[in-house]
Amino acid sequence: MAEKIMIIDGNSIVNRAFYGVPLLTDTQGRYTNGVYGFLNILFKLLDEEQPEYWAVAFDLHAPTFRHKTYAEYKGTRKGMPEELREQMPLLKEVLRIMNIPIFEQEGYEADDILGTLSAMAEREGIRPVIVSGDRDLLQIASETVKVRIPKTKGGRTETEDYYAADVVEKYGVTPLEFIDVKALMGDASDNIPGVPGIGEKTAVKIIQQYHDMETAIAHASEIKPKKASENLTEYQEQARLSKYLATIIRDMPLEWDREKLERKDTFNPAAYELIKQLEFRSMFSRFEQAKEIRKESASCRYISKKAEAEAFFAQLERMETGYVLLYDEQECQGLAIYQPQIGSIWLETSDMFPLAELLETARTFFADSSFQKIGHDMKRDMKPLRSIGCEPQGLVFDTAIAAYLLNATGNSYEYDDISRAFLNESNPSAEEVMGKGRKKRAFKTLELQLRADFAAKQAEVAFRAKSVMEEQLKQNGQDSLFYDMEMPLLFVLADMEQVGIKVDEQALRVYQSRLDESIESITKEIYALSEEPFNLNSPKQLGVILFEKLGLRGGKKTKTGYSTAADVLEKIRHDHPIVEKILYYRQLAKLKSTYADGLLAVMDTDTHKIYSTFNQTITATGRISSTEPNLQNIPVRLELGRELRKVFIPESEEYCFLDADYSQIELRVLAHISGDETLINAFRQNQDIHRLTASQVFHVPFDEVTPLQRSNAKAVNFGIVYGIGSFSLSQDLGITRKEAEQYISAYFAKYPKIKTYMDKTIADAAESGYVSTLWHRRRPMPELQSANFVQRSFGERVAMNMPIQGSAADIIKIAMIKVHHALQEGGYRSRLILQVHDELLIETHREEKEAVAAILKENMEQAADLLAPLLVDVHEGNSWFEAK
DNA sequence: TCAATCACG
DNA sequence: ACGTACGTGATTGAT
Repeated sequence: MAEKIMIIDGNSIVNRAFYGVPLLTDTQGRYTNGVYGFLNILFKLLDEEQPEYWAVAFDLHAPTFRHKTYAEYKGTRKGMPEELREQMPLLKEVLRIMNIPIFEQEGYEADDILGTLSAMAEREGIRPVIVSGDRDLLQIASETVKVRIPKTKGGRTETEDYYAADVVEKYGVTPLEFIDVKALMGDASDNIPGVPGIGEKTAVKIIQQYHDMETAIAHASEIKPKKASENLTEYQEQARLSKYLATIIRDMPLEWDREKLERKDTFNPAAYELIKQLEFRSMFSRFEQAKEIRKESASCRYISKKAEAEAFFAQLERMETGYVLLYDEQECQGLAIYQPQIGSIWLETSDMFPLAELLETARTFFADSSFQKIGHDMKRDMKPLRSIGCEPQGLVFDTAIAAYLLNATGNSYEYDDISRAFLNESNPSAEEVMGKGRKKRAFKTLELQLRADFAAKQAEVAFRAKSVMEEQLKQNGQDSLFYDMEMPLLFVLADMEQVGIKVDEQALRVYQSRLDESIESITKEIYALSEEPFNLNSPKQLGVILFEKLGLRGGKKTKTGYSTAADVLEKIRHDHPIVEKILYYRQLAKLKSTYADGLLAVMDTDTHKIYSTFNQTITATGRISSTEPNLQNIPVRLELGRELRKVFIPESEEYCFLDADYSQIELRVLAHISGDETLINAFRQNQDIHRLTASQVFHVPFDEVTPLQRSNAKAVNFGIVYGIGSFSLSQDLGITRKEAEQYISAYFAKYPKIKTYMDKTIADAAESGYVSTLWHRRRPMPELQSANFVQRSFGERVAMNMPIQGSAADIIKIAMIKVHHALQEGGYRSRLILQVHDELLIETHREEKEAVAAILKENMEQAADLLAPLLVDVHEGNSWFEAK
């Protein structure tokens, strides 16, 4: 196989890199630039071609003025955009440091360098591969010269590849004829005049017939379109000049230096440093695979035999230890351990040493609390450990949770985020090491040393970040929040996840088929009214039917067209019978897809249970969230949906459910934080709070409040908690904005301390940059500094709401820990199985249900000592439906 | 991958 | 005058 040289048209590729992927962002959300895009294309083609030699050619500041002065040239053609020009020195520095030869020569274009170098290479018996964004290069394609033109399609780089035959196939002329075509048709952007009246179609036709321009001129009289015929004769000199301009020079003065062109020492330590500085994180792994760099960073021992692993754990010191357990990726399983004196160790599984044995070997390490373990998302690790009957002890510090408390608004808290935020280091994420998406390279295919280094690095990051985070938690006054609330909660959530909740499969399937039938019949009814079938699930298609075909009123509301959201349809409910049916269809479709089908899909077929994941590091306010499936949004408001709760049942007949929910917890928290006496006293006397608000706001005696007034007051109370605006309240209640404003000012007049609290909270937040809960949970508030009215207003509402929602979240977390603890200490056959923000669901043995109900109520109500006392309602039932 | 929709507190 | 309530997650269609 012949050797290869890859020659890159620097100017056109940097252009393409810049414009082709303008929205590519790095992990910090910054726009990437031309250099990043350029290297991406370069490396992709490097992987594909594996050339022995390479070169990058640039125009030297004054291209294509063989026939004009530079000033004239500049006036006729848009130069490289300024922002791109600024990138060029950096790009050249990167290329130089990676030992990629750069060619640029006064008075010649990059094209000419490509042409000359490729001609020279062919004489040397080296196959050229040309990379350019410019189709002009097609003229040098041949049987041996390949021209590759990168294209960006939806953020992805693909290339079109041309040998001579491909040019003929696509354009109908040979590469050399391509020059003549261009000479005739001209090219405005390249300043090539061409022949007036001859465009692409005519030019191709002419050259296909006569094969070159001179022959065509000689036979000009025979040429078909009269205009073309005349102009070809009249402008023949201009045509000749055009051909001269369009022809890429293949013999410019250039020295062939084979050694200089050799590809060598590309991924060197100096280049790695630069790439790290630029934070081109997706490229790190290329460098780390290079031998010189690997030697430098290879700090890690690896163990893949059972005997060695046993020996290792036998002498491991009992002290603070960072660890990472990889168990659920099929590609690679193992355990990384870090202690400062011994550095990092990577223990990897193999056919001879499977995961179960590795965990068995590490049993003491995990079960003995004198190994104080620092890990990352340790709740995940408890599953495999418990599967071998090992109850982990001494899990003292979870870096994901700590990172979340220190900044609750982060996008993610992975290893790379933590090393950047707390160690000021740049480590590649798992995705960057392994590659992502469909082309994911198996972790296993990386060299063992690389895998070991990567896993071990994570353990080291966890260990070293801990002391930094601990200090910051202390400074924030969050150590108790971390050690006494979030860390203990981790184990409560782990237990809840492990227990799961049982589903009555038969009942769920009956429910599902009931929905199926209803959907089928309502669909027919809708089609009868619309007089044509359409996709009912497509808001776009529905919008066309409702607002164009049926001519219902309804303005454009969304970016993409008509809004068909429920509140819009509600307003035109009585204008056409189809509207009501669509609302009903939506209800059914939601229940079927998300709940009936969705829950069946995640139900464990052996245990008939559903195991949700409770996430502790997602929300900005401190609530927990539930995924796969989300059990915190099971329907309850509408009767048909509420029925679904009948399928959630206790594990066996001996058990029943206890459901406990806080009454008005957010308003009680608001009463406490604001210190408003009216509100506090109302809660102390256990008054109907919405009725009270109604009597205050509407100036009517407490006993004469109408149901409508009460319901409106309820909306006002909600609004207060969310950071109210008169517009939204008026929308919600269907009243005028003026009336809404009156409600709000009446509210604040009656509860003056709430107004004071709201104002003070915003002012404090603007000054300190964050808001916090009663238990010192924080949310950063950069929005308050925004010059943008919308963003700032949003920030103000968030600042008012977060301490309320967040303190309520803190309270139920405390309660969960207390309840969990009380149930364990008392040896009860009862366990917490769900939390829905202000509600706890417990599965309890019937024999102890009274005792457990008392424990639940007591611990929840005593979780916090508020000026407005907490009140909990407990219900019992044989399904979640009954227990509500 | 985004936008629209809708389920919950 | 701005544009319009806080916090979540799953499904679907369209790009």
